[in-house]
Amino acid sequence: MNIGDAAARSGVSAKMIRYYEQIGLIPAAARTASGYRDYADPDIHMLRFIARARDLGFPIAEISALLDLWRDKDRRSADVKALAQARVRDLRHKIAHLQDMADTLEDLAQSCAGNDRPDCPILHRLQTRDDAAAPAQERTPT
Amino acid sequence: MNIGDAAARSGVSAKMIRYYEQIGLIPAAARTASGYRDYADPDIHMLRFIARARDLGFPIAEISALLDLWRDKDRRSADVKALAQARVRDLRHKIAHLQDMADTLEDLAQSCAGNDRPDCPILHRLQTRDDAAAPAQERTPT
DNA sequence: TCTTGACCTTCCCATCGTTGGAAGCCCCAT
DNA sequence: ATGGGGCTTCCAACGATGGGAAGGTCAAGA
Repeated sequence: MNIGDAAARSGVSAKMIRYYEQIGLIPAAARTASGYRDYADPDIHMLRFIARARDLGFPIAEISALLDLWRDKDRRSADVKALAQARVRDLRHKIAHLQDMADTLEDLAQSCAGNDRPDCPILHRLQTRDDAAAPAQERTPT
Repeated sequence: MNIGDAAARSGVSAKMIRYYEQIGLIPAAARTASGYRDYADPDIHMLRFIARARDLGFPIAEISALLDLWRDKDRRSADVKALAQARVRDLRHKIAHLQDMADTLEDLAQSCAGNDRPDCPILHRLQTRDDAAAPAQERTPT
């Protein structure tokens, strides 16, 4: 089957399939006589695997490791679990960071009148403060 | 003052200062006779403003809008507030997405034995499921 | 005054994952 | 056989940042 069909069936765009092949995440596809990439069911399975790993936030390097484990029938599930847990930690870390920003900003926005006058604590904060990163709290004393 | 000092005082790296100038986020800096960029206090204030907006998750385009409002003494605080609120919505959206991924992955990891045997629900999920995106729930029944 | 080392300049490249486009070939249906 | 859509490769861009090379400049010390 052509790359367009493979894309439609796997949820990975044709562009990305070519890219994944180029960077070596997936092996070079078989080719028809005229040079078209030719995919079969196992390829689709692999592409779907990639699509789902990607949707779970795995970067390419880790997807590559997951693919290796997936293909390795002698794998240790502990290795898979470790990858997943590392990813969870990374995600939680990012979440905490975004949460800090969102909370701070929400506080600032809430304290802004939002009317036709120019005075605004948001701009004031951007202009002066640098210290506190603690947002939704009473302000850590000392 | 040289770009290095400006960087140290503003928290924006020299690289980024040049980049911001290049893309037009900030006006071209004054130059000394020998071609060095020359910064004064108002420039530092502006760079600090940018650094803080950046730390709050504003993308360049929005920082540009914030700078315009900052300089506009006839601004309406409502415009600033709207920008901040839009950013908060965007952040909350991203957070929810990451949270979904993290929860799903954590569930999967928790259900994986993590031993020397090869069977692993994480790989199983990547290989088969595609349907549910709901993680920490009992599974939405139709 | 000369040297030295730290700083500055511009320019290019890399990241990460993805999308877009251009130029040209191929395949199928009409 | 012709047209339109799909395929090929290559090149560029996004956002924000870092790294480095090649060369000019400045300030301090000998």
